[in-house]
Amino acid sequence: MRIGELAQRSGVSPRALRYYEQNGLIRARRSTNGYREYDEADVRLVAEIRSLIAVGFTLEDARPFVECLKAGHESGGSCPESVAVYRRKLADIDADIRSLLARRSEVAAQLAQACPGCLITRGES
Amino acid sequence: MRIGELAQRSGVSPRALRYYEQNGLIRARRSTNGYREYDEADVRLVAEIRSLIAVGFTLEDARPFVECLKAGHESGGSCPESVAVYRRKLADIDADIRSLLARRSEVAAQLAQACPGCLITRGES
DNA sequence: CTTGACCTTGACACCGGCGTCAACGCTTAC
DNA sequence: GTAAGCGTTGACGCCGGTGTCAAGGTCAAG
Repeated sequence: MRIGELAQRSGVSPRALRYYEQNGLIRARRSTNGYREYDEADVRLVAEIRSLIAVGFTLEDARPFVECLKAGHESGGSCPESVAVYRRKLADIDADIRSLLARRSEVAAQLAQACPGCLITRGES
Repeated sequence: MRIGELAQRSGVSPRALRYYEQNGLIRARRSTNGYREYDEADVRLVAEIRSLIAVGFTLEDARPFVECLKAGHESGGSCPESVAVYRRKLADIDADIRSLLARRSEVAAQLAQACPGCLITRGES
């Protein structure tokens, strides 16, 4: 299939697909007229990428998963490199959450100081 | 004082100060040669901006606080507009935290599915 | 032959808060 | 005079994942 069909079936734009290719995530065969030609496996690759993007992964993060699928594994996350990314992302998310909680309390403290009584305390255990 | 001194005393770069001015947060008088001229009140304004930036506010968010100080209030957060920003930011942060928690559990679920046993469950209560 | 729908590459725009460089003016010290 | 060290404005770069437009090639249908 060509890029338009893959785009429709994957729910992404042709632009995005070209961008993935530009970053080495998906290589397309070229037909004689220069058009990109994809197969069913590529649909799977794009789905993997989108599902990772959806949970906040970057394209760089997605790379090992795509490679894992290309290598023939039935799941993109079953390779050690993918698992390493999973762990790292979990750690990143945890760090972000801690950072947000800290910022939240700082903001609440500033508000309490600037305007005592403005902050409705609820569940500050 | 001129921009270099204000920059040193505030711990920001001259570039940042010009950027704040460009965004209408701080106006500087101009001496006859065109140099920006600041006073002590400006030191306070910059400090307010930096303290807000430090907790994740944008310059737009900081604007009401600066205006509040300019209006003569002793605290930048004591004006109703500032309090509104405080509340909005707290809501934003809470939303971000919820989003991160959701993403965290999705990632953990994907990891658990792709590689059962890889995820060391700890305190998932 | 022409229209129109598809494809190609290349490049600019976005968002925020600056860093950095260019090219130039002012002021002071030597 | 001149060099150093301040100041000025203007403009590009960054980061990620596209959207969007430009200018053109390809191909099937009428």
